Amino acid sequence: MTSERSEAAAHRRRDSTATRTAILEAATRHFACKGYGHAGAREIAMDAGVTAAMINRYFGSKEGLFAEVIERAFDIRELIDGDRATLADRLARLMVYGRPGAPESGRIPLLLLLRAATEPAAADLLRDRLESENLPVLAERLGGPDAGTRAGLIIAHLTGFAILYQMIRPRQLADADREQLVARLSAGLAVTIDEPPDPQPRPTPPKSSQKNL
Amino acid sequence: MTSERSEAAAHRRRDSTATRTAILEAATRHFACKGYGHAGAREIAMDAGVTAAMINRYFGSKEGLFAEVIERAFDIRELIDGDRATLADRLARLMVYGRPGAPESGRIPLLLLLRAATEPAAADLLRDRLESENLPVLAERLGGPDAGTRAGLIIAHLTGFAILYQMIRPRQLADADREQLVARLSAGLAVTIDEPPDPQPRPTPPKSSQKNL
DNA sequence: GGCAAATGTCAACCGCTGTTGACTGTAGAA
DNA sequence: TTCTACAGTCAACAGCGGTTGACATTTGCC
Repeated sequence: MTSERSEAAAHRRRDSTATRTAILEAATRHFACKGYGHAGAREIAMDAGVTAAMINRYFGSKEGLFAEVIERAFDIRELIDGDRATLADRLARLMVYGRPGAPESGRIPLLLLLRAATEPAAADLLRDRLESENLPVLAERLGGPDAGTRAGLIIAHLTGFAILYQMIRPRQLADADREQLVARLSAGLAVTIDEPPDPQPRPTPPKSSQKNL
Repeated sequence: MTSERSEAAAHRRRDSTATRTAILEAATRHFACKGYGHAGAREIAMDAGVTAAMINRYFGSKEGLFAEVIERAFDIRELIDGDRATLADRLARLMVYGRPGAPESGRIPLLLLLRAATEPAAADLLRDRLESENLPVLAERLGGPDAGTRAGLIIAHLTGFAILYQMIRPRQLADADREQLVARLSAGLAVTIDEPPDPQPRPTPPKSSQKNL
């Protein structure tokens, strides 16, 4: 978010792919921080060390750029891999503390999810991505009954937490003990990760036999 | 979202307060559905049966209008009142089925929460509202340790669900059995509503004694 | 070296949208 | 009836922001 032509771009020889990814990365930052509407094409371009016209050259339009940013940003595989028993804790910890290595970028995907939700055009794109990529992957990792539905509920839970904790930041959450947050969030997630709600009297007969992975 | 001057407004005699609330209600719908950026002043005004200039007359600016919409839309008291034992189930049911009486408006507040999160100016307003109104009310209803934090986590959980289930709507959630959704969501909420996560080995010594109601 | 495609800049355009000020018509009091 | 304050319209303004096409510069191939 330097708002001035990045030094890296200054002495970069003409290289279309490098420029493309530079724009892509700048756009990711701007979209995540400011949202689609408030991120100007000129700003993004300048941050990438290029003119705004390049956005249209490489991505057709600002909307096309946004689409590629969304497309590129979602890969939750690395988060999911690992010991399944500690999955809830790892996810919770990631949301509260952010990704260990990359300082801030670990939080970006879910913020983009939020931004995309606001943008009708991107919402469609995002739905496809979730339906055919992220949720199935997570669902497979979860296993058990109704894995797809449970995957959706988990992503929903994480998204909601990200919004309140990272964007709105009311005192009640911002000032809370972080380990306590991890514990509580993790506990909430665990219920959905480990299958529970079946043996429970429901108003409607439970035999709907929907699997929808 | 009629996009043509509402009939109600057509034969409405000159009445400033009626017009004011008409604008307010139209704006609530538009902001919730399309977001702040994509909701045009002319659209909103036409939906209210008035000219765009009226928005500036009554609310100063579009942003002022948005502020009042946010201010007005948040009153969760009625949701919270009632048997505490069934609170989780009632909340979950509300999110899945919408508010019984009003067909669609029951879902609007949380969508507005999302919209407001995207708008930096509104985010401040929203934080204040949450901090000093909604979260304390819910916290008092919850009782027990860390009530404020738990209230925040619950609102976060509900918000996330609203976004995925009402806006993104991936198959895995949209096609799921609704009673199953209620059951699972309710189960996830219940963990936070009924205090659990304290007797649990934590990496950090648990005695932080933060109450933050 | 020279030519052509690729890479990038620049300035202008244009549509959209919030806003404003002058104007019109209606309602109610004198 | 007439006058005034108020409710509302209308047209024009202004500026932001995405987009475009004409122009400059570099790169790489013959």
